[in-house]
Amino acid sequence: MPVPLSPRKAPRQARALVTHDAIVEAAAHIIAQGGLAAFNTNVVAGRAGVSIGSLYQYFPNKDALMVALIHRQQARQLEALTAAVSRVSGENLETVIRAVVRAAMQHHHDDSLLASAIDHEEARLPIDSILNGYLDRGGALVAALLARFAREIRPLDADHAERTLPALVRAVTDAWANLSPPRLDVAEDEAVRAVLGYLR
Amino acid sequence: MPVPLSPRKAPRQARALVTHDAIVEAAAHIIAQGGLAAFNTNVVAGRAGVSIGSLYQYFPNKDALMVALIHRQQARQLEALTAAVSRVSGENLETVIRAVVRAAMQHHHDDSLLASAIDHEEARLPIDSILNGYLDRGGALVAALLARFAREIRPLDADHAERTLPALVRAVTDAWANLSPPRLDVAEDEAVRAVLGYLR
Amino acid sequence: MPVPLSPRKAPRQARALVTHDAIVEAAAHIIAQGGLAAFNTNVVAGRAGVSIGSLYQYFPNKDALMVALIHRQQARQLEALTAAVSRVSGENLETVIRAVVRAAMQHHHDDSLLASAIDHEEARLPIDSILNGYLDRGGALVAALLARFAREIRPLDADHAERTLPALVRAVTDAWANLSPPRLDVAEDEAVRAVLGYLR
Amino acid sequence: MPVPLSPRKAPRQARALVTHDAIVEAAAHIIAQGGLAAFNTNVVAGRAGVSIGSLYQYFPNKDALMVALIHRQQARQLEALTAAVSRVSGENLETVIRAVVRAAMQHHHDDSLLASAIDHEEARLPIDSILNGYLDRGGALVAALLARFAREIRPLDADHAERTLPALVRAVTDAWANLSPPRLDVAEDEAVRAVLGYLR
DNA sequence: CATGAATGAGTGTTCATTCAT
DNA sequence: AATGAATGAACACTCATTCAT
Repeated sequence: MPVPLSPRKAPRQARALVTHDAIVEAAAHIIAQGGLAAFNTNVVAGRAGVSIGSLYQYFPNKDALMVALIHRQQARQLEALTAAVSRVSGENLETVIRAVVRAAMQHHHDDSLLASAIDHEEARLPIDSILNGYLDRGGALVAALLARFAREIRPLDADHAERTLPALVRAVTDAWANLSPPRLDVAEDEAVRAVLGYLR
Repeated sequence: MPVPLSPRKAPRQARALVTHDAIVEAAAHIIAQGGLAAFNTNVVAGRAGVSIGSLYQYFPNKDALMVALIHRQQARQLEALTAAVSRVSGENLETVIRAVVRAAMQHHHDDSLLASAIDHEEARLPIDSILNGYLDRGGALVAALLARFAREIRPLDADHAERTLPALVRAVTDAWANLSPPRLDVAEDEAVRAVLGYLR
Repeated sequence: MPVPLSPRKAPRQARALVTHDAIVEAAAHIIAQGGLAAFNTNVVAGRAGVSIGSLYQYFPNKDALMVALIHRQQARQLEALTAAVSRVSGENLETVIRAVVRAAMQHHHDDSLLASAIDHEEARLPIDSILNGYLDRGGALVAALLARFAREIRPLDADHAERTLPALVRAVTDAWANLSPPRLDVAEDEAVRAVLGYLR
Repeated sequence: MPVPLSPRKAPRQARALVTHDAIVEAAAHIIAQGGLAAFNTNVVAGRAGVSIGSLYQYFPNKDALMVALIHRQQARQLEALTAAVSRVSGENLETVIRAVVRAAMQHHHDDSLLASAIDHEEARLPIDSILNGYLDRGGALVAALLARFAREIRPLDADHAERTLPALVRAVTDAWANLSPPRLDVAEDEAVRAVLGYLR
């Protein structure tokens, strides 16, 4: 019998939703501070201000909480991307790319431990369908952009670009944001250069 | 007193070196199969064919074993890169890039769990100086290539390129190798395109 | 960061207090039977009838349990001494001394292993302030007695007597109670003789 | 089958004797520093400058090493006592007592951890006959002294005094030597007072 | 529903002891 | 004899999960 990974209850009431989010938020904070090694349901419950029993009312097990956290991070990323794209709807290619890069960078701010933890758990957990959902929606955004600037870029396979481009942005961001001190300015410039280079 | 992360004994005799490597190899295998969640010193010792006591003769604690594994992966990567570069010394830019990309991809073969685990542990453990050592050596290789093809590429900051380029390759590889089935052919093409785009 | 030695939770509920005491009692029993070599948290938990997890809810580590045991023994000793003194408030010097000696002996009954174990752990653990607290309270009792019989004893430094007298009683008790069979009758006579000799 | 506690070989050759003593000496040092909790055969061998294998050539097990250490301490104490007594052969009672007290104190210098450890192990190990041997020899010394000063002391049971007096000295010494800083001067005065009080 | 005490399988680590060299 | 690498039973301690209140 496979271990259930979906939330135990669809949080319908407002209070339940608040508690649910508080727990996921606490998990994110704990992992951002100490990595997967510090990810402990009792500690998460404590930081969320709920009892360990309540945590298990919302999540049937630890992996399910991890999945909820993955959902949150993916949704946030997608949301930020969407917002960034709509914000620069009339601008030229480079401005748009820069806006998108900036949005993607926001969530890597000082959470490199959280980001790499989620990477690893995404690979470990059987959640391909979930991830593909987010990937498709992100891909659609990218495809729309590619179509819009079709004249300025060289011909390319949209399916490929949809997967390659976000990876590009993410990698460059990681490489430059994890220094001490982080070089977010360089990260942005380098990511923009990489994306434009790939496209043109 | 910080927890010691360096190996307990410099393995001098041949047998000791073999044992040391067998343990690190076993750790790599365990993590590649089950992720960090399956990384367990007793299991590693078992798979390495040594007693748990022997494992602790070579590594003062679990983190030290992880550090040794990080060393191994970094060294292998660097070695593969160096070999690839020297193998294509007379070729043109694209051929060289393709060779380098192929070398970098080799170690992501079917070890995406291992790769992401190491990413995460590199961020968690206090081993900046170790990582910078490998980064510098990889950077030197890149810098040499950049100098060789200076005429074909646009002017760029070598310090930036040294850090951005390996990240590019890695990210694109990750994105395409972690599918099921992996699309290593696409990964190679996309990575080459990204690198050439960045450079030209 | 020094290892914490204080109890993990102040036991508030009645049940918690019972559990706490059961664990300490079990520790005392285990050590009395087999000495420090037999003092093992898993065995203590088993004898206390609680799980090992519960033991660690009450005590952050093994040393903290030892400290609680030291507290218990010191408190018992002090309590017995106080009771003995108040019980013979109107009697003459020798009667009082004999009562005090008898009280002090009670806890060496057949626990010589426990007594010597606690001696050793008191010397090993950084708990001077705790021990001084009990010493001071015991000293106050002795000082009151000395004052009461000031006319019958030779002039002496009360500070010295407070520390020397309990040691005297304890040593003589040890010497005679650890025989097989124990000679508690001789122990009492000898201790009384030593104390009276010291005082007069 | 009871575990053997006697030395594996009677060390006949000079070199073997040196090694034997070095091991016992190392054990004493380790325990004096860290108590029984730090008493570890591998560490002892290291400090003694021999291999762990050699240690087990001289002692069949850890308890046997402990017994050898007990022998050493008892022998030293007896030796010191004998020397002290013969050194003051013509003096008066108080001078003799003071010399004996001083001799007894010497070995408690800053070894309270070692002393209490040995106490505890003497109670745990089945070595009554060994201990009685030392007790008898010490008792004989005391008996001789008592006989010599028979006129100055009140009538007492020599068997009792033989056991009580050393305990007295030891306890008072412990009580005053384990302070920080140790009050060896007070210890001496108090011990002399206690002994003279007991005798007169 | 919420709580948090309790559980106990599991895991990291130690250390007495052995034995091939 | 001497060595020290190797062993593995034993132990301190953790933490996901349950359930009586």
